[in-house]
Amino acid sequence: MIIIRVALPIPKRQLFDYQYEGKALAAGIRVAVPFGPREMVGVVWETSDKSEWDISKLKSIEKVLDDSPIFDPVLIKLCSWLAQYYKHSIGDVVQTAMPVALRKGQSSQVKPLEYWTLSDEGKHTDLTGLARAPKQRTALEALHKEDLLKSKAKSDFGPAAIKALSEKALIEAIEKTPSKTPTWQQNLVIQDKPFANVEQAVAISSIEAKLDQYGCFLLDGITGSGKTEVYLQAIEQVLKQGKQVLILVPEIGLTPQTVHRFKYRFGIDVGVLHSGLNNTERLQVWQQSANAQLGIIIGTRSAIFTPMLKPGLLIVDEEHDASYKQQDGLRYHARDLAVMRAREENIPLVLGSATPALETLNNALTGKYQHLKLAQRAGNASLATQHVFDIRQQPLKFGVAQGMLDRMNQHLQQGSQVMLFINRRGYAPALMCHQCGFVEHCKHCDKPFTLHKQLYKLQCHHCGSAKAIPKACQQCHSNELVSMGVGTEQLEQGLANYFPQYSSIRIDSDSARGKNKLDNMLTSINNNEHQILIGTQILSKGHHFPNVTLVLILDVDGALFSADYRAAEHLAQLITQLAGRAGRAEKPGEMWLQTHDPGHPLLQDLINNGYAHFAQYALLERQHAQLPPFTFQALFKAQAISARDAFDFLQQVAQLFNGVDNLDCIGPIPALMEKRQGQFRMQLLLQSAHRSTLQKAIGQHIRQIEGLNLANKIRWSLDIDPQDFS
DNA sequence: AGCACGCCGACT
DNA sequence: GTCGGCGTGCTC
Repeated sequence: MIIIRVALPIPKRQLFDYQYEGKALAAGIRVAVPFGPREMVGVVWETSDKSEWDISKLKSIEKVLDDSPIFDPVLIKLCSWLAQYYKHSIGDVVQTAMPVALRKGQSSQVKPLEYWTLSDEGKHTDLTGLARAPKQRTALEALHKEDLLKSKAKSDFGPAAIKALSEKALIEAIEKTPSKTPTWQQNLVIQDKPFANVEQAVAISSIEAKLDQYGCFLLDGITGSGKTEVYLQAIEQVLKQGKQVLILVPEIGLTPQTVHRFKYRFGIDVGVLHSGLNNTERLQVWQQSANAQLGIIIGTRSAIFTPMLKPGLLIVDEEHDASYKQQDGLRYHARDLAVMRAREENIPLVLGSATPALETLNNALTGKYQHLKLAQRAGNASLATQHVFDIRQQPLKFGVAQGMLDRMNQHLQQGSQVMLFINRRGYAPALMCHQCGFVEHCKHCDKPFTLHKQLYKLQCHHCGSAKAIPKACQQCHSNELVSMGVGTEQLEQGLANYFPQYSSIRIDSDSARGKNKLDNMLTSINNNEHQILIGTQILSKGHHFPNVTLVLILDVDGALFSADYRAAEHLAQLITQLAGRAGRAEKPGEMWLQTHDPGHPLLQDLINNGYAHFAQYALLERQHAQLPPFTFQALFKAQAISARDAFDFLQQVAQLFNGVDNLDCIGPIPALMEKRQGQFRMQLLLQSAHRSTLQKAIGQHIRQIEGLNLANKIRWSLDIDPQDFS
């Protein structure tokens, strides 16, 4: 009899011991076990001959679900690292790393795939008979060439056409067991490969020179410089060696066009992991990748857990994108995990961006990553010119200055489109004088105070001090103190009244939710069906707007004076991404930033010298202010109906860390958004110049924190390397 | 996380 | 007299 330690999907940082009569089970094998009154699917993590528990009272493993581990050794190691680093329950980590179908105990045996094939009748049918059913006709034509996966046929030709063909008995369903030997390598053809320019060629050969070992590359290429071509040519070499490539893209960037580009170049199937897949489809891609039946796998954040039999290359596109950090549960950063994975697999990793995150840039500047730069724009690309617009003492209509409305009018009259931007990211309003632009700063740390209207105070999120909201400006004694921020609805309504002759459309994560909704909106925009575009973050990602010649960012100050020190970085990324996406060579765009502080050094640096220069300056500022990436942070958050409970919990947590050498403890203080869904939210920030100090301190106390009485009463979380303080 | 146990208000 | 509200506590 042996003891099996099982990782179970519950938020407790421990393994659970079970008896097992039989040969030892390898880590990574799923088992069904009794757990309290119910049965659960867990994963064998350790085997032992003893237990801290009374062995006779241990329950037995109910059923062994796999013949062999569902995780390879690298993934097991990654899960252990994740649990350790993010101080999270190993069971939850393992759960996150598994496709849903396997979490539920479904068999991990590869199922035969369902295909459509032509029936005898279908083989001899005259295609002209389907002249009035073009979709059915093209589907039938495709099936003449080869049998099609049911899921693929459905997505390519629509469910209606397939159903009709099936009812006419022109096609029939068959099952095929996928062959064990991958076939994609034989099908590999290289289509329309352009010549790389000098910079691209240098980047490609740098990556190719190190294909057999770990190495991290920052592919730092301005918009339109051809990063994708570098990926494609590096991928080509990897595929030719019979190895696989895993590509991560931001949530919003996973469009059919992106996938098509990879498919087309190499003529092979691409495994796509997107949110629209059902559990079975997801499992299939997972298995095909694990068996090396797919050469290319492309997916969003969680795709980093896709197993590969023959890993060759990892790519994280738009590595600065915030969607790589999970914002609930296991708050992992897929980019950081990609670094760990590449190291463990001993393969190269390419991080690509036009606006690298400051962390990444710092790693490149210190030589930890190899810095590959693409500074030349290809062909038709253009960059919008950037300007600031001083709104001090200016009357604002629904958040827009009159001067800007006039400019909008000019562009609209010329038949161009105009884009207005509300930057809500990292929103933490400061109190600002509309007359002179003065913002009150904390005396201890020279950081702008954040306005907390509900609590009726100004709060410093840097040191935690607070004071009452002043009635008048300290500098010019005006009593016109405003908090930044415009409502989207207010703006939309105002514009509709002001420009009744033009159609406006709002694009945000709400209005773009749903299948193809964003795509349809973008198509209608590029067809000129709307002239005024009102958007948030979502517009800056991957899409090009050739008819937009004026971009207006309304709420720049919200980011410049935010308590979220990353807000300025995000704003700069947004501005730079947008500047590369509006207008075209013959009709270049212009971009205006409304601000109360036109001379702000970060803003001026960005506009005059570009993102790369800005980023170096911003890094310097971070260094002086002792902020990441030069220090390391962990954020405890607590929320409860009772503010007292949330505060007391964090207070108890803080006491555990008080007096730890080289560790700063800021809080508990109200969260940037102190109230949400009727719950009070507090936070406690830990910071240290050494990652190990922070890791060690939290590691020592986390079980104790988990065991605090209040821990079960309130909702709390721990965010290692927090990205978002809202 | 679930799920049971447990101790107090409005119903056949 | 019960049904069920969700606070508390435990699961190898």
